[in-house]
Amino acid sequence: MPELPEVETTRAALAPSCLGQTITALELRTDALRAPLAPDLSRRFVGRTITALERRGKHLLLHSDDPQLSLHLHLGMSGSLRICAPGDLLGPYDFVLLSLGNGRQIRLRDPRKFGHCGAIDPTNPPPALKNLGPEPLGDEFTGDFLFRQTRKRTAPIKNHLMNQEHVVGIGNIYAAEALFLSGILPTRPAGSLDAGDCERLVAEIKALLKRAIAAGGTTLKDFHSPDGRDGHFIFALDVYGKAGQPCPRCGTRLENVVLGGRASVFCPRCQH
DNA sequence: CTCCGATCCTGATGGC
DNA sequence: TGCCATCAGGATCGGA
Repeated sequence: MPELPEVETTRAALAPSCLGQTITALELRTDALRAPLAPDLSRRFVGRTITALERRGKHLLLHSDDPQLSLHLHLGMSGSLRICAPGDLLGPYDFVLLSLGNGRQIRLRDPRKFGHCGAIDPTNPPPALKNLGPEPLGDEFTGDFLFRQTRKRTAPIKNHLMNQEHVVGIGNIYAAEALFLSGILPTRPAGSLDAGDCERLVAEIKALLKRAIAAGGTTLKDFHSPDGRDGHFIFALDVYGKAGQPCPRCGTRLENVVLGGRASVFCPRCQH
């Protein structure tokens, strides 16, 4: 799925069409994504105005003029949001249609149905939002923070980084890339990183995510920017999806290891 | 508490 | 060409 840079790209592309707009219709074209969709979503949102578009980790929140009512979206593995017109041809996986007063229609497409769409009270957030770790680009996420957080942790550092309760927004692509850039093996027990490792890793994560956002995210199979301009960060990836190919730094054949059921590509010579 | 594997779903890809 | 197995950006749940 969309990781932090892709969700941030989505948020930024959606904002000009959404902010200040009244919701004129909200149509659900399936009973459930990962969880059942509440049938009263339309009744609750139609007539409301969108006052803010917030990204929290990989979550998107469309806040309304009712301070206790926001639309909570998550793109899962295969979800994307696009700006359409109501008459545009509907695809079989266009499951949520949000029509706005300016004539635009925001569509959530999600072939694998791993995404989420629901109403929340932002003053009383559900566990999936309340238990999130800090933003990786925020001031709270420092080398010292990661060092203290990982003491006595035995899980691989890659799994640690992808746990949204530890730090938000990092998924399989950017975890693999950041560890490569930091020279740290994805299999290392998180607690085995020293203070210098953590400092380096946090610096690389921040720089990597900023570059990816600037590039409009990584467009693979399913992710597209809402305005149709696909991200081009795929051209900047060093190791993700490149097992068997030469390391861009030293030429050694990149290897793959499965961690938490996910492919994890690394350079056996550059990463320790 | 922490960690790991299984699971939800459909599409793309590669081997035979 | 057709068929089948495998894998895919994520999060959650149950069990060890």
